[in-house]
Amino acid sequence: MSKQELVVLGQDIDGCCPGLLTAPLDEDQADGLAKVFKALGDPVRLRLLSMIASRAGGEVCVCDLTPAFDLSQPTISHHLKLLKQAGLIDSERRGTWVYYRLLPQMTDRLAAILTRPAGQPLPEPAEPAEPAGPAS
Amino acid sequence: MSKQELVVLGQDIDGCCPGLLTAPLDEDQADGLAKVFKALGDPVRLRLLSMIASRAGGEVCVCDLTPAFDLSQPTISHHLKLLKQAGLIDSERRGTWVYYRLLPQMTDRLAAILTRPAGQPLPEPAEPAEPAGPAS
DNA sequence: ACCCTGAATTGACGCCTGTCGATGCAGCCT
DNA sequence: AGGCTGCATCGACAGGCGTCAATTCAGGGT
Repeated sequence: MSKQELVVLGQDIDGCCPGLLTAPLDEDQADGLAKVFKALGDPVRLRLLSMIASRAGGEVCVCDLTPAFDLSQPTISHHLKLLKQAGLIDSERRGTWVYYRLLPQMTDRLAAILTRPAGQPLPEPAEPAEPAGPAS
Repeated sequence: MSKQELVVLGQDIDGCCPGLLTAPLDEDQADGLAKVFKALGDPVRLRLLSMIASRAGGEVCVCDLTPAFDLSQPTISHHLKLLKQAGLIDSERRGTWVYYRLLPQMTDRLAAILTRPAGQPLPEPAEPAEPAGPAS
């Protein structure tokens, strides 16, 4: 596990944080979360992640990923590195080949963070009476 | 509503896509999704979103958001614009003030996309017998 | 030993993006 | 009308990021 990817969660994402939608994040939480979302904020990395995650057997050889893109091998390697640093995937070398697999803890956590707790009623104040000024 | 933010979903995120983790994304799906995740890939925007989402009443005046950061008012406005273009929030002007509120459809969708379907068993092939070569 | 293949690292380049000050626009007030 | 406040837009700048070719590293063959 190398703890390389833990750097990214390290702070608080791990220990706490029942949701982005229930309470304002403090700066540290936002920082850690932003790194993970940033890793997901690229179409190539999303496709890589989905290819890895959806693979039966749970593992994909880099040599199977690279030819699926119109990009150089170093570029793919770079994207995989970012996904790994974000804690989304892990890698293992077996002989000549390197295999990547999903770390579902991270996607699970993200899904939980984005899920609003049961009855967030989506209030709809209709017309809040008065533009007497914004909330205090 | 302007359809400005719909541009970002427009393609497929809307109509389909049971999950990033079950099947490889095609380029268009990855493109649309990446835009949303990219919007979440900044600590300031994450904090803005969480402040908006967690606000009782569902709405926050920009004038309440700006002083919470050590950033200029145009910068906050810019971040709010990006969140809006990503379809994560919407805005409404009432008198002098502009109020932002969460669009829960988008966060719901993201949460669903990141949720792996029930029994993704996390296979663990132990030792796949042979480095006879990667998957075909 | 040598070479060959697969993958990661390095260095360089151009674009995208976060930030700011200055300006513009919309809607209250006298 | 005029001025004032809240927010958005514009232009500019620095730093970050995606990409590549070239190189290096790791392992397995002859």
